[in-house]
Amino acid sequence: MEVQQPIAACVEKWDFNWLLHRAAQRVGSAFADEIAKFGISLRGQLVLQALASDEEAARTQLKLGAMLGLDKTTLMSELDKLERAGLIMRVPDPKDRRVRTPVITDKGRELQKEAGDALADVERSFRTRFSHQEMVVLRKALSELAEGESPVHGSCI
Amino acid sequence: MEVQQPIAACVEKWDFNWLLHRAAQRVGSAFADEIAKFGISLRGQLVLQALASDEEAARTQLKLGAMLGLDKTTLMSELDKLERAGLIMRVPDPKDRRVRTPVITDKGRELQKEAGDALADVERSFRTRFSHQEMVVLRKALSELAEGESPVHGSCI
DNA sequence: TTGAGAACATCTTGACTCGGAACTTCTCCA
DNA sequence: TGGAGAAGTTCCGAGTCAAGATGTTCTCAA
Repeated sequence: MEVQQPIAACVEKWDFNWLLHRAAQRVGSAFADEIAKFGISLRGQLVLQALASDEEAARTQLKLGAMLGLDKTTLMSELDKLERAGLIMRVPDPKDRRVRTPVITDKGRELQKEAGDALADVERSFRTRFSHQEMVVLRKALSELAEGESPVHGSCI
Repeated sequence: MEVQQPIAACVEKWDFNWLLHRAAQRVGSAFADEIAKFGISLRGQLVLQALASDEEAARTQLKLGAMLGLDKTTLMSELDKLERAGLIMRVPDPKDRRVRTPVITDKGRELQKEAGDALADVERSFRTRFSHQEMVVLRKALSELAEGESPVHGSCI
């Protein structure tokens, strides 16, 4: 698989979109390998992280999906898995009986914390390739690109 | 769908991987909308672009897939579509009868050029959000992340 | 109060994905 | 020469995805 050599050579003529996707694929692959050790998927970790950190913003499954960039049906099947694993619960909202709020359990919170630490290590290993200044620019640029109110198809992870 | 507001606020605590994927999703969505006007997919355009620009590197389907970050079977179905549309041909290699080299047709080259110009406009519209200096850092960082010889699962687009 | 329409979660369904197996052809060494 | 293993392409099947439909509940205005 040493076919990747030409990339650097002709990177200028390849479109920005591909570059972004390819980088995401590569980084995602490293993260996925790490998170697999904890028995959950990257997407599961993402959901747990959102539920652990920011419970107010995720009052409904629909809002949670929009926030994370996940399709509603994809999110549902992920919540099914997490619920089956005892990492989250869906609690009925007493105020609105349509809503079943996803809530992280203690077990889920614990797993999320461990997995999060492991992922932070992976992230750090990527960081070492860049200067602090470069990381600042990169992060700012990515978050700017990630924002936007236009609806998007599919799931981001 | 104005749920995206919180992103900027709590972006610091979200992991780099998600940010990258979300940015790719957003940018990809804009590119996909544009390319759809030409009746092909983003992935189709990617393949055409590779075949148009760098035919030497793409002598076999396997190499082409590895170069672009596409799964071999995914690439095959994409090549089927492009071939059906008359945009590429698979020509048997006289030297190696296992190989059927994908080659872009004149029609394909023409479409690729038009679509490429349209996508360049989209890319330019993204560029305006950043300074030249920022773009340089961003592009360099992304191409560094995109490189690597470790095998990766799935398809990048 | 009641009816229309929106919001939410879930289900259905058809399409797509992709790892692995199968098949053909090539290479290289004994 | 011939046989083992690698390379290239295609096929297969289990799994995944997501658009739209469904059914329930809520909101708001008449």
